[in-house]
Amino acid sequence: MTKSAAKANDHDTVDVRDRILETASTLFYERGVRAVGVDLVVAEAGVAKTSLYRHFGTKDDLIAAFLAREDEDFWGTWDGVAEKHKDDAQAELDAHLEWIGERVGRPNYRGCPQINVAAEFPEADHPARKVAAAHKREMRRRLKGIAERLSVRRPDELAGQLALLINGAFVSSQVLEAGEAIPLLRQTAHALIAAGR
Amino acid sequence: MTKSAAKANDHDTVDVRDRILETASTLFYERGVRAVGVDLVVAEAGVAKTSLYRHFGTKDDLIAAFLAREDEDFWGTWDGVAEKHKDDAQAELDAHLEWIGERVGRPNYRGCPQINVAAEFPEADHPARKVAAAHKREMRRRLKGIAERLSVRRPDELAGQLALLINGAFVSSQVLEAGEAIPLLRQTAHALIAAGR
DNA sequence: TCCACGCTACAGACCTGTTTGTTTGATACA
DNA sequence: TGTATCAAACAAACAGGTCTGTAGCGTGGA
Repeated sequence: MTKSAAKANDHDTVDVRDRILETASTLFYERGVRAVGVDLVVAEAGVAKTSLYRHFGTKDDLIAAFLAREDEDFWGTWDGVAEKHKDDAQAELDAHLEWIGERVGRPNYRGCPQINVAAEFPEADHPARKVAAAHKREMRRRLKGIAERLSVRRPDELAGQLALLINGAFVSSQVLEAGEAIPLLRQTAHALIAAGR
Repeated sequence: MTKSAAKANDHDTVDVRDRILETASTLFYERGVRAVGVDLVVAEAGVAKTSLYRHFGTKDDLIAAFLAREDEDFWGTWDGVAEKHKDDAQAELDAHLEWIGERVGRPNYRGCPQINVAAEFPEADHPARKVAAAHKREMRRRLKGIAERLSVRRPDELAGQLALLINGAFVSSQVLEAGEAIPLLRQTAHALIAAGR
């Protein structure tokens, strides 16, 4: 019996919830949210269906939690990279484009989860859609912060351009050659920064 | 009795097939492909389910036909615009970005159908995915043709940049203000062209 | 004792795709 | 003109499966 790791947590409750969310996240990302049923999630997580519905009231809530988790991971990576380039906005942007481009170029890359879920659920008031919309707004807000430190004439415009560029890379993995994303992102960003000064 | 329009066509066959495809296209785009069942399609089209399965062997084939139709429409518009700017690649690109940006800014815009379907179906060998992949390759091919006429140093690189930009606009309607897409696309394209010379 | 958990079964809706049989309308031939 | 034929449409039930979500019951640890 894999009795959690070692340290007894508050309750095993936390373990079960995490296991469900992690399993669901992997399945949702790899196969698509609508294509994955709750029965598959509970089977793969080795968990009772009642447990899933106790921790997440509905499947929609589970989807929203999946996106929220992806959101946290994404900004966690972002913050870790930003930390290393506090004094150099250009270097920070380059570093972000590098890890994003690296992700996009991975063999099993399946696109940005936020964008994918938005494509799967047309209803703008879907709980997961709200998470996705907030994620994209946050992306633009952070890019604007970088743009402001780059002394361009119109930081908001540059932020919009960079947002298009990054979102474009997320969905263009089909047409990009292996390893093409990183240099393409960087060259484009540099050209836009130079033009914006 | 709405006995088709007036002029008796070759057969009514053509009418029925078209009606199914048109109804399915609207529903698929507005609500998502997986969310729309064939029962709804036949009900909305006022058609027997057997007719749907006679003209399209499976739902997957119907989805592929939907994307093929969108593909034709898209390049039809593209060709019509290109026709007016045969002698001026810059003007042609501007015109393309204008109608694309206008589409993206429409209130009911739901993203690029090809990208959406790719997000809904992870299997790369799905019949519809093949149509989508071909569509995106064709996009880049045409952009390269324009780039070559713009006398930039590396046309293929510019084509890649423009492809990112356009795909980014397709999925960024959530974060773009109304009417922001067209000027943003144009300014970005101009900056990239200038930088590429 | 309490409560989270796992397991099994179920309800009710929906899904894709098939089957059976009827209606309609065009064409070919007498 | 009358009639046989054929293709394609419609209608409606059905098969077999999946989906989300709920309910009952047993168990094991605090």
